[in-house]
Amino acid sequence: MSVQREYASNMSVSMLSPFGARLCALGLPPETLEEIAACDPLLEEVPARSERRSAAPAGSFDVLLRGWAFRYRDLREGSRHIAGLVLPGDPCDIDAVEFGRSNVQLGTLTRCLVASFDGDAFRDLCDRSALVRQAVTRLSMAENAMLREWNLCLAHRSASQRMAHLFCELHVRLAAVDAADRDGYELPLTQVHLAELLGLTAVHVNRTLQAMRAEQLIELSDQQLTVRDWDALAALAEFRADYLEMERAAA
Amino acid sequence: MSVQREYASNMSVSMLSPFGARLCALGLPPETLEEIAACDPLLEEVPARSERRSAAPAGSFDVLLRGWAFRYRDLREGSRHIAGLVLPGDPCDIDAVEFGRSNVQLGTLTRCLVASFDGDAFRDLCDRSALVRQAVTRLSMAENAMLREWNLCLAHRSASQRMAHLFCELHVRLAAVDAADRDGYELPLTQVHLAELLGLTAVHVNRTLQAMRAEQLIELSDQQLTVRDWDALAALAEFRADYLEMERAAA
DNA sequence: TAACGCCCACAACTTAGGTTATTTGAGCGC
DNA sequence: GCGCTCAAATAACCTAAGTTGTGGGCGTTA
Repeated sequence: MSVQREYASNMSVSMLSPFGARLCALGLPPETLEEIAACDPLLEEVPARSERRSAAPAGSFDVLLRGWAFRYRDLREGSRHIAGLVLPGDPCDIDAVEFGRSNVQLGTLTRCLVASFDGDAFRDLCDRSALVRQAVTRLSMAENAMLREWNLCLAHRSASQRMAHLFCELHVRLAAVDAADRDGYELPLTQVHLAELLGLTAVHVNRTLQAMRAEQLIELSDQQLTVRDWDALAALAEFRADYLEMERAAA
Repeated sequence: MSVQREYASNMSVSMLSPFGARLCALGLPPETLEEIAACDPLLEEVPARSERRSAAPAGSFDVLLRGWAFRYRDLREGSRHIAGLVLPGDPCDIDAVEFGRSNVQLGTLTRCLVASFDGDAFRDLCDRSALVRQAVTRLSMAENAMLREWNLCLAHRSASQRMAHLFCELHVRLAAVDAADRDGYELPLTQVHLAELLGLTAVHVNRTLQAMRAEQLIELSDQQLTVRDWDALAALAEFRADYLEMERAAA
C-alpha cells in the first residue's frame, strides 16, 4: 500500500468520525472503520429542507456524517409517514446494502454531509471482511431494537408518552455523537414533522407540547429543546436506554 | 468427515426444512443451511400456551420449526405487548446472536418445536463463515422491514386496516412454509392476543371483526380464518407484499 | 409597504377507540 | 348433575385524538 493511500485512508477515517463513534458504541473494534474507509466514499453535501432523495441511490451504502435527516414514505391523500430520524453516524438505509434497493426516501432538516459508498464495492468488502459484515449486522440489529421499541410506543402509549420517549431517545443518541447538552439539545423539527413522526396530527402535537410545558417538563422554542425535569420525562415515557445498545459509548 | 457425521448432518438439514425454506426465500444459497446444520442444534418441544420463556436462553440462536409462537413484553398494570408472531422458519430472537442477550419473552400458541443452537458455537460459526453471517444479516433485515411496515400501520392506519394488514401478511408468510390455503389458514389466536398484537382492546377487536364479517371480507371461527375477498382485504390494508422479501420463494 | 408563505396557537365540534359491565356458551373437573 | 374458567359477543358510556377553521407573528420577495 502506497504512502498516498495510507494518507488518504487516514483522511477518510477522520472524516468518518461520527460513524466511527457509532461503530465503537456498538462494540466493534477500530479496525472496522479503517477497512470501511478504504472503500473511499463519495462525500456529498445536501442542502437543508431537501426531500425526494432516495435513501440509498443505486443500492449504495450511505452514512450521515453531519446534520439531521429523516426517512419517510408518502401515503395516499397527501399525508406522510416519517419512519425515523437519521443522526450523524447513522446509516441512511441499512437494508439497501443486502437487498440492493431502497424503499424509503430521505429528507433533510438541516444542511447535511453524507458519505456514499459504492454499493458493489461495499458488498465486495462485506464478502471479504468478517468485521465489516459484522458491523452491518450490528447496525441492522440496533435499528431493529429501536423499531421494536417504537412499535411498543405507538401501540400502547399516549401522545405525551410518545413525545417524551422521543425526546429521551434523541438525547441518548445525540450524546453519543456529542451533540447534546446536559439540559437539552437543538431540535430542528417543526410540529408538523413531529406529527408525522409520532403518528399524530399537528394540532394534537401542539396541544401535547402545551401540556408538557405547563407541567414544567420541557421548554421548546426556536428549535431548541430544554428539558426541565429529566427524571419526570423518563418516567412518563417509561424510558430505559438499554435497548439503544449504546452502553459501550464513552460517558 | 465420517459417514455418521454426514448422515447426522443430512438428518439435521431435513429437520430444519422450514428454516431452509426461509433462507431460500431470502435468496441465500443451500450450502448456508448445511453449514448451519453442522452446528447440531438441540431440538426442543414446547407445549401449547406456554409463556415466560426467554426467547433466546443463554444467548443461544433459536429457530422455530413447527407451531405458532410470539414475542412479547409485559407492561405495567398487567397489560402486555405482543411484539410479533413467530412462524415456522423464523428465528425466535435474532438480536440475541450479536448482543448475547435477549430482552423479549417467547410465548407459544400451539405445541412448538424449536431448534436451539448453542450461542458460542453459533457465533464461532459466524466468524468462520461469510455465508452464515450473511444469513444472519438478511434475517435481521427482513425483520427490520416487517417492523418498519408495522410501525407505519400503527402510526397511520385504523383498527380495521391493521387487522386486514395482519391477515394479509400472515397469508404470505404462511404460504412460504406451505401452511396456508388459497382461501385462508388456521389462526390460533384469541381476540385478546389479537388486541395485544394490534395495539387495541379486546372489545374493539371484537367490534372490528364483526364489521369485517358484515362487509363479507372474512370469516373467522374455531381458529380458522377464511378470506372471502382477498382484493378488498388487501386494498383496505393497502398491502403490498414486497417488503417481506419473499419474492424468491417458490410460488 | 404590501402580499405571500410558513409556523405556531387555540377554539369548537366529531369520532375512533377505550372502559366497564353483563350475557351466553363451550369445555372440564368433580 | 354442579360449579368453574375461558372465549366471544354486545351494550352504555367516556376520553384521547382527529377535523376544521381562525388569527397572529415573522421572514422573504416584490
